[in-house]
Amino acid sequence: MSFNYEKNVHTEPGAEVAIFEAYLRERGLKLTQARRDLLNVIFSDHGHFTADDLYDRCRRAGLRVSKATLYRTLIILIDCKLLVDHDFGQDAKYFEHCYGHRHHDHMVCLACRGITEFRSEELERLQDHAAIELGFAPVRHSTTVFGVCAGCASGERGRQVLEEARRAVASSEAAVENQA
Amino acid sequence: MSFNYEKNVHTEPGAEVAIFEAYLRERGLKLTQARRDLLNVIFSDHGHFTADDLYDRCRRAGLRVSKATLYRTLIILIDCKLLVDHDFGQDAKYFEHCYGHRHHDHMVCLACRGITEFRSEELERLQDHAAIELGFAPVRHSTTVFGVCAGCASGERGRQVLEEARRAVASSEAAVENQA
DNA sequence: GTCCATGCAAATGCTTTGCACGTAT
DNA sequence: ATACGTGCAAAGCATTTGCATGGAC
Repeated sequence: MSFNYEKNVHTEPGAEVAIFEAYLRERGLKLTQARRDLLNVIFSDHGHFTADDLYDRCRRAGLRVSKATLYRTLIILIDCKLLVDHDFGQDAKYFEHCYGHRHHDHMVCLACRGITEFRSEELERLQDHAAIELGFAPVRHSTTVFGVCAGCASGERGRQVLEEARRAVASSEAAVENQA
Repeated sequence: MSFNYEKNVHTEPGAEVAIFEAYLRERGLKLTQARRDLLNVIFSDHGHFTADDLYDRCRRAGLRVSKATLYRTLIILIDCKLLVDHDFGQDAKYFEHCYGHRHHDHMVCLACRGITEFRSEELERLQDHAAIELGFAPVRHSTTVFGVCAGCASGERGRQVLEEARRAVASSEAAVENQA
């Protein structure tokens, strides 16, 4: 069993620009300043961000981009596989750039909302296996573990979340017992 | 390795009513006709539904409930663990009642949008294990496999989805190569 | 010069809320 | 009688879109 906490090392800066340019050219789309700026800001840091986070990062960098253009550009970047979006069941979608990064899964801390990436080959295999066994042709999958991260486990909010979870498990087990 | 396609057998009809009533009483909330109706409709069939699906089912059954009350009731049912919500990355949330049902994962067909449940003990263990190994206290997890179901694999839309996926994999592998 | 892209504001679509009236306890 | 619940319509929010102007090619 091997886990693999992948550091966000971006090994060949600039490659994403080439890919983006090629994609745009290929479809008669234009490489504008707004698109260049957004690509730069997105690739200047590998983290998980919402559309709003990105908007703020742009403004802080002194770049003026409208939300409309921002959303339109996100769609293009997802289309050319430079970006993926995740739905962690919160209000807004999360994005992360993925060029040169293998698929990975996420852990979301219920206390601090922090996101940690992990990867398990075993998990990957099992999910495909499960799908195939049910006559399903797997295309992609998404696994998210919600819990409390090491940093939060001893804090107020962390304890609170864990306590609440313990109570929930107890009552749901009782329910399953009743049904059996 | 054992998978387990759980049939949606509701073994003890009525138990959910008792739980709901107890929950309401305990907090000084009232058991109204609207709440009774919604609970009935929801438990009359174990499927995955959106708020809108539920609204339609109510109307078809000749019951008048407003969307507002419907949403307010869904919140209560989630709170008392009779219902869970899933976010499959589409516009609206999906709900399913869960009393007496163990946790399970989902496969979503990208062609027909159909949802199949499955459960793998191995997968459950692995996810917890992965979390713990990273100092994370797991509370719950969510795994969704997206792909094409057996029924759709030979159809127009199914083939299309699979072909598109093949192309995507090819280009992303090329990207990872470049980075290495 | 031709399209495509941009910004703005208005529109969407799901979900939530304020309010005056109705009803379970 | 006293909350709490309900429906309606309006508000919220993230995201999308129509349109006139601006910019890449």
